[in-house]
Amino acid sequence: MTLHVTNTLTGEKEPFEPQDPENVLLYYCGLTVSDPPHLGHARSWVHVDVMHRWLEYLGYDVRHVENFTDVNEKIVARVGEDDLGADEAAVAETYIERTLADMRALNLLRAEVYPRVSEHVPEIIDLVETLVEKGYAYESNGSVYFDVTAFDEYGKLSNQELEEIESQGEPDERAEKRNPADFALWKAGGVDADAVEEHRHEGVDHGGDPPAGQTWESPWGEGRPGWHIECSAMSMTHLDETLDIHVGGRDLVFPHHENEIAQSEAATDEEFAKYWLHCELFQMDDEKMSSSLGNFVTVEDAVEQWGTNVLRTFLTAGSYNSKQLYSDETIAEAEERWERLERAYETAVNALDSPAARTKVEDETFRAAVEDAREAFVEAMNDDFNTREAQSALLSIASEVNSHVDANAEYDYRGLRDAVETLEELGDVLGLSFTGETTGSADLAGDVVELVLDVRERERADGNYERADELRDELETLGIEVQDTDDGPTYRLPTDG
RNA sequence: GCCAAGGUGGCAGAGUCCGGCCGAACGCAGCGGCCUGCAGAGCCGCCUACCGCCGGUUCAAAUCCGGCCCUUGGCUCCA
Repeated sequence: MTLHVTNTLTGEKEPFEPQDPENVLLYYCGLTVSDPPHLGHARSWVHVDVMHRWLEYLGYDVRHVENFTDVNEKIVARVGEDDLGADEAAVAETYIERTLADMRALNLLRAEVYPRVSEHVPEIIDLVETLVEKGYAYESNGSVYFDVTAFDEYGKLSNQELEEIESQGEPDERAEKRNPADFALWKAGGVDADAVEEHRHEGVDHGGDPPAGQTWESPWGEGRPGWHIECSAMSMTHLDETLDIHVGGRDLVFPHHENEIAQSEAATDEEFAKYWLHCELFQMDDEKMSSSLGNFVTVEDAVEQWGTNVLRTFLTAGSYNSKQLYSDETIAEAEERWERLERAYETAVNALDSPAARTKVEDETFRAAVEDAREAFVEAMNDDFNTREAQSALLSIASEVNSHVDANAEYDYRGLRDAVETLEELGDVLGLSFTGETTGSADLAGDVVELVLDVRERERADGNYERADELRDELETLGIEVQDTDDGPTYRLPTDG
């Protein structure tokens, strides 16, 4: 079976066929960097990461682009707060750095590029001009709006009739719009002070006057880009007019993705994305997890508390397009799942190193079971990235290993080796690492190593290189590899097998 | 109100697109046994599901069709 994916556009599971049979253009709608990323974001990231890994496993060359929205009232609202930064750009930069650090901690593959709105304003202006020239957009009081009535297929992603959408438009919307459902491509003037005020955290001293936020010159005067246009401009700039896969959170289907389709297809006369995949949201007790509701756990805290492998096991415990319950119980269960896998892996590695492992022993049943599990894993992933089923396949290898080692006095060396390699290879598709090199985990050993490295950094800063080198050598004798990089020291703990 | 997704064992969560292999996977919790100095882990076995309700199609339905009830998300802040 080949890969099939559920396309929001058609509502059906379809065979996946990229435009170019060897390359996949993947765009993920990234974050507005105005708050620390929370577990809900991590859920989407991890699922996109697994898609990326699986596509590579299938042999595709994946060009993966993920944007940062660094121009937004919510970011301006943070200016002056704590040590976040003195202006919009600085606050955004602070959160982008935190976000990238969180992504590393979650063992995410890097995207090819993480474009930012602030660096693509010329492209955005070009796109808006095109839309105006083609009659899909109009200028009004220095702002530019997309005319939804000009795009026949408006509503095709979210299955809504224009009349219905229009009737839902806010009654006090700017009088400068022709239709309530029209949306801004370019907004005249500076930031909307009311919007900034609305997003300020209560009881926080931001010090001084309301911050200005960035503005740019345009054919319509000074202003800022609208929210939706950025993704169209950036995906076209870094990928192509037609994407193979566009992924995002379910909550973005309308209006954001609907608007992206309208403005992109109106501008290029080409299909904007072949497959629209949407990640479902976390379900708390009785509502979703979100920044605006304030009921979230930050990625940083979660990684510290649970570690990368447990979190990834948890986040892939359901399909990307199914809602997932977040609770202490569900995450604890994921921890048990991961530990069962990890223990079985260690059991297999230890067994391989023991004298009981014989190359002459052949347990056909064991070998076949491992092979069956691999096939089940592949089938599960090809079926719309069914990560839960994929986990089941991994767990069944764990059971086979445990049974084999438990039931026999002599082990099948080849069989065990294949099991270990299969666990490593397939585990990697889910971003799970059995070999313990993940940094930033909550391990005590990792914390201690970091402490030592902090001391060493101070020695280096003071020019005591002899002492610093001693510390590095001493760590090395313990099996801990230290490497200095531009981003500071990194370390790798020994595999304890 | 409109649009979308979903209702499966104590929990969680696959399977529903392509009806039979599903009296329903994997895991967690629970129970019994083995192993163990003890504990943990592991192994073996057990346990709990007429798959929201009603009706229809079919030799056959968790899976298809119709109606109903309920839950969740979206309807211009949101992954």
